This record gives sequence, C-alpha cells and structure tokens, in this order.
Amino acid sequence: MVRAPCCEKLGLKKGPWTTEEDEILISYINKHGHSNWRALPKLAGLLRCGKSCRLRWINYLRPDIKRGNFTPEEQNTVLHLHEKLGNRWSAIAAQLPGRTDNEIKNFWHTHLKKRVVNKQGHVYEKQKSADDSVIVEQPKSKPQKLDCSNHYEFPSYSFDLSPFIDSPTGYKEIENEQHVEVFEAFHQTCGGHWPEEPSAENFNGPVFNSSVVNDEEQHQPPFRAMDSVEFGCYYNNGAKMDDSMEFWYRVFVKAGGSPNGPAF
DNA sequence: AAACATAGCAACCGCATTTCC
DNA sequence: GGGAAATGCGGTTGCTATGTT
Repeated sequence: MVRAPCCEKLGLKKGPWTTEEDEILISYINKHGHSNWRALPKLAGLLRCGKSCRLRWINYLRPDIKRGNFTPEEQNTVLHLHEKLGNRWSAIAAQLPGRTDNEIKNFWHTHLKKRVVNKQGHVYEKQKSADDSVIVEQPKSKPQKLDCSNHYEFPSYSFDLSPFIDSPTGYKEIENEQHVEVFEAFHQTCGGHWPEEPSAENFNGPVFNSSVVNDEEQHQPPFRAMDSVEFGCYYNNGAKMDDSMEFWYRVFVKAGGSPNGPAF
C-alpha cells in the first residue's frame, strides 16, 4: 500500500498560520476538543490537513505552552537528558513542563549543540581551533549532579560573606567572581534543580523562604553576617543565562547563634 | 545603504508506532 | 490477528529577522 501524502488534496493550505486560522482552531478545540485530528479541519472550517492542525495546536496554541527563554535550569536539564537519551526530544520534553519537543529540538540545535557533557559531568563549550580543523573543549562549569529530586543535601559553607551583606535587608545581589563560586557550589550540590520550595519542615539545613525573595518590603532581617555562616542561595528562574553569565541570584545568610534563633 | 551571511524558529515531510475495526 | 487509519516523532526545510562586511 502507498500512503497518501499529507495535504495531497488540492486546496489545502500550507505555510504559516494566520491569526484568523489560529482563532478558528482554538475556538473549535475549546468547544469540541481534538479527538479526531483528521476530521477536525473540515468540521472547524479550516483549509488545513489534520496533521498541520495538530502541530499548530501542540507546538503553539495550547494554553499550557510555556513561552520565552529557557531558564538555566531548563538548559541544564536538556543538556543532561540529551546526554542520557540522545535525540529523543519527546522524552526530553516530558521532563520540561510546558516545553514542546519541537521547541527543545530547535533550542538544542541553535544554542546547546555546542555544549557537551563529559563522563565526569563537566559541561564544556565546543570551540573550533585556530586553524578551524579541530574541535577542542573549553571548560564551561564544574561537575554538576543531575538528580536531587528526592532530598536536599545542602552543606554548610564557610565563605565569609560579610562584604556582600548590606543591612537592613540582610542580603544583596552580588555580581562578581564570588557569585560564581557560590553558584557553582550550589550546582555541585543540587545540579541546578530545586525540586520544590524548601521549607523548615523538609529542609534540614540552611533555611530560606521565597516570601523573603519576593517581598523585600516586609522582610525583617533574621540574618546578619558572621565570620562563618551557613547560606542557601535562591536562583532566579526567570533570569537569562548565556555565555557571559548574565544571571543573578541572592545569597541569604543565616546567622549561626543568632539571638533570634532559627530564621524561619 | 546594499548585499550577503547567519541565527532562530515555525512548519512540513515521511517513517514509525499505536489504535481501531 | 491483520490491515488500514490515525497519531506521534524526529529530521529537515525555508522564511524572517538580525548582524556583518
């Protein structure tokens, strides 16, 4: 048997979707669902094949699509899953809610392909040599662990963070080499993943709270800088991270032996 | 300013797999 | 159980925007 090519019938439109077509498709699916892609375009009044409608809905129109830049965590996840799974884009997409296989595939080819993860877990940037003939590897980061989905192991650190603490809020954004150090320590510990928001109940270590992050005005500093402190860092999921490391995060310091006791 | 190169991404194509009758 | 239809998946194309010469 010879399968009839998609959109073989004359009159079926191809190419970019118009706003009107999008509206028709959204309206139809919202009313009737998409149990039969083949029949859908005819029933909805679209001059498209079912395959095209499905693709448009899955990759662009469905409401749970997450648009915008990939967060550093997502990039890290894609890199490591690709290392593990290869070009199984749908399997990778299943680990990234709101991202489509097509989007991940495109992002891989345009942004991540040049990075590799070696056996030790190091992320490298592929670069061409001067004579353009050999691919060499330049270190991109220290080793990263992938999976910390079930527990936290955030050790105590002994960095002197006092230069980076400015009262009254007890924290500040830092933008120099030390933030790289903190960031990498974080990544070595957790691989860049926060499986869920830590709380005093499930997190036996340095404590921080997203409400502090998001509501600076209400924050009464339970922190103060000490010579030796424990800290947790909150990574800004919305931040952009690229080769120039245009990201930021904050360091929260919990004062050991604070007269106020545990911060949260 | 124009021509050309490159990057980014939506969409298509065809094969593989799953579902249905 | 088998064949046809429907759907899913990954590779690829081609258009547009942006950057470079």
